[in-house]
Amino acid sequence: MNYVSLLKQHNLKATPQRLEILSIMHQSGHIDIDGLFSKIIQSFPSISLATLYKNLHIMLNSNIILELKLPNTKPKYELIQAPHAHLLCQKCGSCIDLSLDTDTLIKEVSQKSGYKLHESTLIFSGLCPQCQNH
Amino acid sequence: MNYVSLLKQHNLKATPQRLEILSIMHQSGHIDIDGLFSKIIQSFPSISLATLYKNLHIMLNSNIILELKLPNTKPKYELIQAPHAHLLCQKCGSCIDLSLDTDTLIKEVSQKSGYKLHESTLIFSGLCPQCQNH
DNA sequence: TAAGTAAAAATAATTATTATCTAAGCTGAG
DNA sequence: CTCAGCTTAGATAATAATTATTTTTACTTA
Repeated sequence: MNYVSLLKQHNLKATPQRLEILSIMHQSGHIDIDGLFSKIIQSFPSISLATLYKNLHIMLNSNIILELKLPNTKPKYELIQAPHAHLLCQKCGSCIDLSLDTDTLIKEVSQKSGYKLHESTLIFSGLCPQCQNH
Repeated sequence: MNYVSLLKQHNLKATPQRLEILSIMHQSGHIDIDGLFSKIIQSFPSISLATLYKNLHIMLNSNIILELKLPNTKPKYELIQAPHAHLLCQKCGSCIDLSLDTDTLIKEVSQKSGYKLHESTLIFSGLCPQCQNH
């Protein structure tokens, strides 16, 4: 992935800090502000939470990343990719992606409701395979 | 609805403040902390946000109400009823319930993923019928 | 190179939430 | 009935989370 061009496509400067944010998100899948901060501070010891929040907001507004509000936790951030659902394990706290045909679901719900829908947030909670064996 | 017995079933005292919280939620469907505060202060002028938060947490833990974390807004609270989806209008900000067969969806996703799921949060965003005509 | 712009850094301010402490109100045992 | 014990509201303080402001740095381009 070339994050430099991704940022430039959205008229944002490809600063080292932003590139690192995106790279961390790519590795982590989903990450909250604290996780992000503790990772990025390793490469940029002088960065502040304010800078982090600022950049997250900028990239949120540009639809480069999205904010995922989950039950019982702080919001997590992830790179925007194909629409998908999220699975949460209530025991170990993990969060994974699940590709799902959200389009047909959205269409169904649109018809049923009269709304003109184009986005969905689908979160399922329960036990992951590992945690079921305990 | 008899909120007194609802609270007692969960070993919570049916204080006037709690009853009013539940009654407001029943009227509003979904409401955030500020909306709740501005309504309840009419009947209980001395109530504080701390008391409100405290009671919300108590009732959340007892599964009398649930917290709904929505994109771009503060969490909203609602009475627990049958599982359903939520529709958000991105223009007027309204939020409505839509009854949906979440069970089969959960089963599908469980099979597909290997997770043992029992809860879902389904949020759809777009334009409500009114806002489509503008 | 100098000017203009955008972002980072540093910090302050604000907002949101939680914790602590006291006093009031209910309940059950005597 | 009344007192002891428990739960909660109220009042306030403390903490945590987020946003705003100002200064400094770096990059771009004329």
